[in-house]
Parts: sequence; structure tokens; C-alpha cells
Amino acid sequence: MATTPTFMTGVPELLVLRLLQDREMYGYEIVAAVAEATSQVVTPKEGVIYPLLHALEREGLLRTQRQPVGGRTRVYYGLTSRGVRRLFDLSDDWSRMARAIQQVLRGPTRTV
Amino acid sequence: MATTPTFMTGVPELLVLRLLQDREMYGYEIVAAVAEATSQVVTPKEGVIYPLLHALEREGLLRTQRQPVGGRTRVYYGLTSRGVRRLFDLSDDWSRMARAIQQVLRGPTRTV
DNA sequence: TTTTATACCTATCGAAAATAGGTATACATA
DNA sequence: TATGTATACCTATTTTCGATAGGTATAAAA
Repeated sequence: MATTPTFMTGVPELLVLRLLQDREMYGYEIVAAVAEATSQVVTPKEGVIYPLLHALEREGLLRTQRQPVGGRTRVYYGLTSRGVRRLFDLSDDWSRMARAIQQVLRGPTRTV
Repeated sequence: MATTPTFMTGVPELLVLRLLQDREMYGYEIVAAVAEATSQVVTPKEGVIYPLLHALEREGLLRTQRQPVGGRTRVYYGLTSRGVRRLFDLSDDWSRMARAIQQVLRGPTRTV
């Protein structure tokens, strides 16, 4: 009842890093932003996003900033320089992966 | 020491199904074929490929045919009709995924 | 004779997403 | 007033699946 669905490994991390490159956001906001940015194709819930944010912060890829807003507290996340580098690395990994798969799906290019 | 690396979930399954669409192959051959077809970008070893083949056969997506070749026995795998359908489904899943990610990586298209 | 290539196999581990909860405040509505 | 919904945070547990690291056995090459 808790499948790791196809092609999802690493995707939440890549998308979160990419979205935070544009602007700082808080967790609850990120959940909605990921869904919106992917046109509902990728929709990781809080149970995925929060642990991910905590892990990325622990690794020094994200930095936080608590901000009280109308009685509640928002935890804003932003990229560190190491986070930016990781985003680049992950993007490259994904591009290589995507190119390799597309290559196979299209089939062998016959040079005859 | 056994990481599930980024962007790999479901990829061996997709690639194996796609390669078997072209022609029947045996396990050991598939290991090399996947690496070759992806220009060494994706190189799942026997420990990944064999359990995968067994699972796909159990699910009725692949059918086998044992063939003795020079003292050794090769187990050839071929797609069933359900395997073909699964290949189409997986390909679609991957395309949707890839398009969604590319969309995010490129950033928002400003309509202003 | 020993090593390398071929050809099959399995057990165990770790990582990561999904599920399914839980806490607490603000606000709208019945 | 009470109830429900949206906001905003969190964690524990489960499952899956690729990776590692073995193992067996034959054929061919060094």
C-alpha cells in the first residue's frame, strides 16, 4: 500500500530544488507549487515534502527562516550555494537519463 | 551501500521490455544490451536483471523458452501481448513524467 | 593449470516515496 | 455555538526496487 511508483525516485528533490531557485517558499506552499508546476503530473504530499525538506536542510542544501504569519508559523526554505550546485548536478543527471531512455525508446538508428 | 539512485525506478523494466520488443534475448545478453543501448548510462547488473525477468514472467508479461547452447542453457525471454501493452503504458508514463519535469526545469513560460 | 568469459541464480541492504496518521490555529458556515 | 474546512506544521510505518555481493557450473583461453 505504499509503492514507490515508476520514475519517481529523485523527482521530488529535483523539483523542490528547482522551484526554490526562483523564490523562497514554505512547506505547505511547496506541496501546491510542485503539483501546479507539473500540471498535476507529480503531486507529492506533505508526507513526502516535509521529510525531504528536513533531509535537504540537514545536508546543507537548504537554509530555513521561521516567519510568524497571523498566528501560525511558516518555515521558509531557500537554496544554499551547495543547494544550487546540487540542483545543477541533479539536472544533468536527469538530462543524461532522459536522453538515454529516449534513445532506446525510439529504437536503433540504422546506419545502413 | 545499496542506494536506489536517482531517476532509476522503473527504468530497468521499461528498457528490458523495449529491447525485447525488437527481438527475444536471454538474461546475460540483456544485461549487455541495456548498457549498450543506453551508451553505458544505465547499466543494471545480473542482480537487477534476473529478479526483474522472473517478476515480469510471473506477471505474465514475458514468456520463456529454454534453449541449450553448447553445453550451457540459455533462457530466452519474449514479450507476451500483455507485455506489449505494459510497454506502451510505461512509455506513456515516462513521457508524461519527462515532459512535466522538463517543463519545470525550463521555468515558467511568461505569457505577458 | 589457472584464469576469464559465459550463463544462470539468490539473499540482504538501504533509500525513498506513499500512506496514514497526528497537532494546532484561523475562519467560515450552519 | 458548534461544526467543518483550510492552513501549516510534523512523524511513524510500510513497500518497493535497485545495488551489492555473493554462489554454481561449463567452456575457452592463457
